[in-house]
Amino acid sequence: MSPPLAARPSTRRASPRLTVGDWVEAALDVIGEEGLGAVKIDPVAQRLGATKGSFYWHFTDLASFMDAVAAAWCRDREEMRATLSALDELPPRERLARLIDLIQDTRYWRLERASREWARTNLRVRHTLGRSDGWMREAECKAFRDLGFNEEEAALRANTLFFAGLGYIFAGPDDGRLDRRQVDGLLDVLAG
Amino acid sequence: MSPPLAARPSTRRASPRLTVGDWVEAALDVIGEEGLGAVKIDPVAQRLGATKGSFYWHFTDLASFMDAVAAAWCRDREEMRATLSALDELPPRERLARLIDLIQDTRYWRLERASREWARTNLRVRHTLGRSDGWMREAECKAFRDLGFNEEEAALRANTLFFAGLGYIFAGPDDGRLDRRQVDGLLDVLAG
DNA sequence: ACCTGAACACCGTTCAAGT
DNA sequence: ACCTGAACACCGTTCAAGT
Repeated sequence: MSPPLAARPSTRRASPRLTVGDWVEAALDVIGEEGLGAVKIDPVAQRLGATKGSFYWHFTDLASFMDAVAAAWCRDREEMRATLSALDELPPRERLARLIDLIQDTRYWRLERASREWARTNLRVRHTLGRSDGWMREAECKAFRDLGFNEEEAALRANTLFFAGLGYIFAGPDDGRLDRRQVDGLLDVLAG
Repeated sequence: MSPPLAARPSTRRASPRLTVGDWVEAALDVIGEEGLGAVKIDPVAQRLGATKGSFYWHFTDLASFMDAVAAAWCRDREEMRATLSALDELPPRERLARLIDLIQDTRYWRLERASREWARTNLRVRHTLGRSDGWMREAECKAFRDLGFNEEEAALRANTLFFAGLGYIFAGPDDGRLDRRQVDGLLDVLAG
């Protein structure tokens, strides 16, 4: 419609040259807003004010692009480890409540669900998710040990809590944060 | 390649005329084998030895086809209610173990995961899944009440068990059936 | 080096034409 | 009534041509 002279509307940057990072960031935005299935080349290109040709300069194909997006997601995810160890000094019961709150953050639900779906086809995502799940379970397990349970009892309780959290993300109510009372109730069951 | 005279290879029926049910059944097979994303018109048509034109005689479009498939899935799912009430006479602890076994059936994992994903875009699936989840949670809750817990305590334990089961389906090991000892351990945590 | 724009294959959809 | 086969739009991919 408009002549190529006219400045294209760009959501993210004034600079005419795009970087790999720009494309990756845009894809993560799309995943968070519309889900994994909404990552298509042309729409993402339009978000950045570019064409498909530009995409294929930076990336071999959709799959390798998604690999790069996965790698970026993995880097973000690895930061969770620091968040977990930051809780290490808290008393165990309080620590568990905080771990539950971490999982509960609604902003991450969609990305969390997307990553589980993604892990089934992407080795890198599967691997990072496995590691990150491991830290979370170990943190939960340690909290139960600190509460006085032996290794086996603590592991059983940690696994139950861990999977309950995931189940809640996948099948719980969309607006469903557990309030303080419900979290306490849950912990009474598992730690009582 | 081959002349139209030659009999087309049909996986499911010799009869030349297809019914709505044939298409729906084929779609459910595909979902179970390759996931929700693999349901495409041409591949399903080839499974049935037909062309896309035949599809569009029976169905308005992919969406309404998927609605019909969803309806069929819902009918199957409703049968779970009978299965649940069949367990009603068992002692509560044994009943809980059986409920866990129900969820654990590996054959249903993929369809179960697909249905959760599906529920986010299909009202009918969401509704049936909600009802079916309700029966499962009520059955679990009743078992805990029969074990002597009051209403609130039973609900808390049932929810924990329910979501843990779902979390296990979505994020647990692919070959991961819990053995008798692990199920007992889980029930010790929740019912002990 | 980075990007455009035209071309092609694949899949959902339509439809005129066949039995 | 039920189906085929050709046509078209959409999206992933390629590539020659531009700056």
